[in-house]
Amino acid sequence: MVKRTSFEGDACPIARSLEAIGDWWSLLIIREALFGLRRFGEFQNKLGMAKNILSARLRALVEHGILATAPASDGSAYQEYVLTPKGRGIFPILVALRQWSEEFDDRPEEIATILVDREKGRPVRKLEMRAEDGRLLSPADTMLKPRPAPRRRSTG
Amino acid sequence: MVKRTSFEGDACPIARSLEAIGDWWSLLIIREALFGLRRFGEFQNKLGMAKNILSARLRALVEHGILATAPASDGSAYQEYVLTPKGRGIFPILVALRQWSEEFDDRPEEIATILVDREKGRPVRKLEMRAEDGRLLSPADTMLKPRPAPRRRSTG
DNA sequence: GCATATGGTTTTATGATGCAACCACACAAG
DNA sequence: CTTGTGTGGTTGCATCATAAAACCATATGC
Repeated sequence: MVKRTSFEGDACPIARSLEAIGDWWSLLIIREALFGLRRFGEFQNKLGMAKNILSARLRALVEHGILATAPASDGSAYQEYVLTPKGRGIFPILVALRQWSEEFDDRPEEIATILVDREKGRPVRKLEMRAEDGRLLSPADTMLKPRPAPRRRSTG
Repeated sequence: MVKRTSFEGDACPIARSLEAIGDWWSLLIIREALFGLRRFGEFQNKLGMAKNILSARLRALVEHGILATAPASDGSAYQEYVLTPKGRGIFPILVALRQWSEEFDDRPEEIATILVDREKGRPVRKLEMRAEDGRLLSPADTMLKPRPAPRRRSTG
């Protein structure tokens, strides 16, 4: 976490996302936010983390456009932290992390909750990766390609 | 990263996975490993990280069962670090991170690569979450349920 | 005005990080 | 068998983020 090495300018999208949410608390804050938590105290209470760290994380998440501060909601003059669309877009990452734990954790019996389809109450499937035409893809069916040049002629 | 707060015993699977791969370098190491890197020097070279940190991360990943040390491969008496099935299971997490960057990054033009279907060379679809019966699920279509008690009678 | 709850910031100790230097071993040459 | 080089690390040490607790500010109730 010494942030000496910033991945801000890195060309790898994974590094770039880690730059924003690659620390321990951020994802947990987002998890709680997805569950509806909004207030500083709610986060602090639920996560049991130091308030200064929470404060710093919230600020960073706001700077990264993952959370936004809303002026109020219940009348009190305090702030609220609500997820932006970018923040809600983190949901699949959390699902992937969850499923990885569920599948590979050494003590799966300690995991308290399962993610289920609300309608049927049955566990959701593993995340699936599909091609444009719908074929199911395994990691080996994929590869990385250089990104096509951004469509502006003035560059070269 | 100060690991004061360990999530080792936490009941949340997200926290549990962060415990194993929730630091900056681990996921990047795994990314490279998925690309075929195996040797200490290869990782060090590619990622440009301090060797002691790399050493510590590799050791931690081995302890977590994500990497395994293989005695040799090209004849030299040195070690190699290869992904276990648990390690390869991290692929969807990386894909989720990548897609999040691709969709929401403020400067997407800086992202150098895209993940494509090897057969057609076309970008893969966004990861999909589906119910057991195949229905496509949005976050709102899901919920958390307490895990059913582990099937052993002797407990209570 | 005084107490209390909420929402933070400041202070301070700790310890992980990152860099560089050092060490150990393998392998090759002389 | 000694020297040299490359690989694969470990060992200091300075620095900076973290975490815990104390402190501060504003709002609300009495």
